[in-house]
Amino acid sequence: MSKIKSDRRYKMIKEKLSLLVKEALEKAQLKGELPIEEIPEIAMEHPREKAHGDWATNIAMILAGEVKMPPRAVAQIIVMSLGDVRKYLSKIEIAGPGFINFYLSNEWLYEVLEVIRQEGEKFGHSQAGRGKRVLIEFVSANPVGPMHIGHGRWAAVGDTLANVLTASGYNVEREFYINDFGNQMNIFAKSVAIRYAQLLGLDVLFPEDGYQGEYIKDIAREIIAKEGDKYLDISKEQRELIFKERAYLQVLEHLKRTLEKMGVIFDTWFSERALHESSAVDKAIEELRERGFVYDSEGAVWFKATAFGEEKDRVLIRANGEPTYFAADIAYHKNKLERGFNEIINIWGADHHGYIGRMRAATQALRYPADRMEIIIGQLVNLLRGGEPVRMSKRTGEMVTLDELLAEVGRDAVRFFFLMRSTDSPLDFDIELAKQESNENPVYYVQYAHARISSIIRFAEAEGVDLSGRVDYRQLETEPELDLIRKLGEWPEVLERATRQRAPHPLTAYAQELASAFHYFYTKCRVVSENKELSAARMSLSEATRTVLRSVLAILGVSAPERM
RNA sequence: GCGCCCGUAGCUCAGCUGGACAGAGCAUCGGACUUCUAAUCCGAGAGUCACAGGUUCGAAUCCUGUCGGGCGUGCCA
Repeated sequence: MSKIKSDRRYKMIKEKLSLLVKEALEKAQLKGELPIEEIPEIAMEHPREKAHGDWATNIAMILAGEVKMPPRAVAQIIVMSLGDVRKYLSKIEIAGPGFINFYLSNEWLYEVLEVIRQEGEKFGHSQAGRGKRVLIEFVSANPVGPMHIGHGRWAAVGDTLANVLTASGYNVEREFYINDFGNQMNIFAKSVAIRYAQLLGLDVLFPEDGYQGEYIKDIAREIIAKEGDKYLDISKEQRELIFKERAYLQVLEHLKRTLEKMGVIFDTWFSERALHESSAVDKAIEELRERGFVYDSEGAVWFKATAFGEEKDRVLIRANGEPTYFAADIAYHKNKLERGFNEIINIWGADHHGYIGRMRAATQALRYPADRMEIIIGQLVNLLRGGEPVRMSKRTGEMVTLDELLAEVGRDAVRFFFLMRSTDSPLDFDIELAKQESNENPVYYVQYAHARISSIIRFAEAEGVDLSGRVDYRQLETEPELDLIRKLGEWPEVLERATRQRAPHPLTAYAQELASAFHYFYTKCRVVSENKELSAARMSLSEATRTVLRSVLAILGVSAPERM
């Protein structure tokens, strides 16, 4: 077994095969067998069917039209022109309408295990990002109440995406934008102040537009518990002013705690209010005005979004003199872009998607390249309990909070469930299902595989199976064993795809597939037996599986239990 | 009305830059534990990929239109 630093060598099998085919094409071109002008990109893919080999290319079909030959004939010429490929491949065939199928040699598969042994949990990670700085902004819940279920999805997706990009060699920062400014903060403060007074026996009417939720009373109770009724003596206005600060900090702490329970730690908590206080908002508007994208009308200040193909212009400063949320957001994005990130990613709920156009228009008006900012729009979450929708109303404050969900379901299942679906799909979250410790629950399926492997390894070690010396991987030759190795070998590709798509959900699918491949191997192959060589090889395979499983779960932010 | 997302097996969903007879989990039915964790495994049935055109050697995938669903379309955030 070669000791070459070969994670690259492994990951490059695809490139290697492409190169071999390219060389074959050049040779055929030179000999005049294939009259082609230019050699196109050669695509390599995993055939859906196992019977079609490990890799396949459709290049012959692509070229068939140009050279006016049947695809299979083109494929024949390519195969004949291939150099020595025996060290990589056990078989090459032409199949179907003109595919060229490649079958990897076992030797090559064994190398995957050796690479995993050397690389450990770094196996599959890459330097694709070349250290580029990426800022991911997500959750950014309003600090006027507890987070709801939807925020949980963005927390899981944002955090995992950050992990994915980190594993791919990007330099990632997580940021939470705090909307601690504007009218909602005033309403919030007023709500708390009135509940405070009511709880202390005053007969005050709760306003129509106040926040109804029970948590407002909780905050008021907390203030009473800590500071008593001392705020009753001051004026209503003063009380609200003080409470705005007091209650807001309390909610912010609460948000942080909840997110920590989700396993999410932000690098930066960015305050909207700070943007106003530092006149960054004014400056941003001024800059836009200098560039000719701002005008005054009907007493308000407008941004000329229509200059960038938008349907209508948008207000930056209202007729009453108050800046809009949009104005602050422009300043915020200007700030983000000025911090020198190669890319900024925003994760927004589908209810904000109408906002994308104007935000893009604004960044363009500030002369930032359009591709510097990526906006991921996530569809919303439907909460179910035993198949029945859970009714929620923001108005009445009747809703299931993320805290309650975490308490009831637990972090691992919450994260896994939130990550299972593409963000383009609305997500049905069934509390009963997530809680079930049964085969209906994919979280436990994956975790069980990890616990099972751990158990086997404990047993094997106790039985004296020794991996310290050279392991003869050639002992592994049955289908369940080789399939498991192939699945392990897919991990770098899965991570690469998740990175490219900026989407975590391929990882949960892969975790399940890998667990499945292991469970199958386990039922077919006894790890610890009298055959020392075989035992060592199979234990090594188990160990490699555990390593990759851990790595995947770590990126998902889900624990990998040793026992279950 | 317009914009974005979606429409794939009974249910929930994958399907990456178009490729070889459409996949997974759950549910249903039938099997497998004296041996390293049965929270497991094996097998079976189940789909005109919403519909109609088009591009292509080839379309669930790309284009156009129709129907159905979600979200948005504020001087709210």
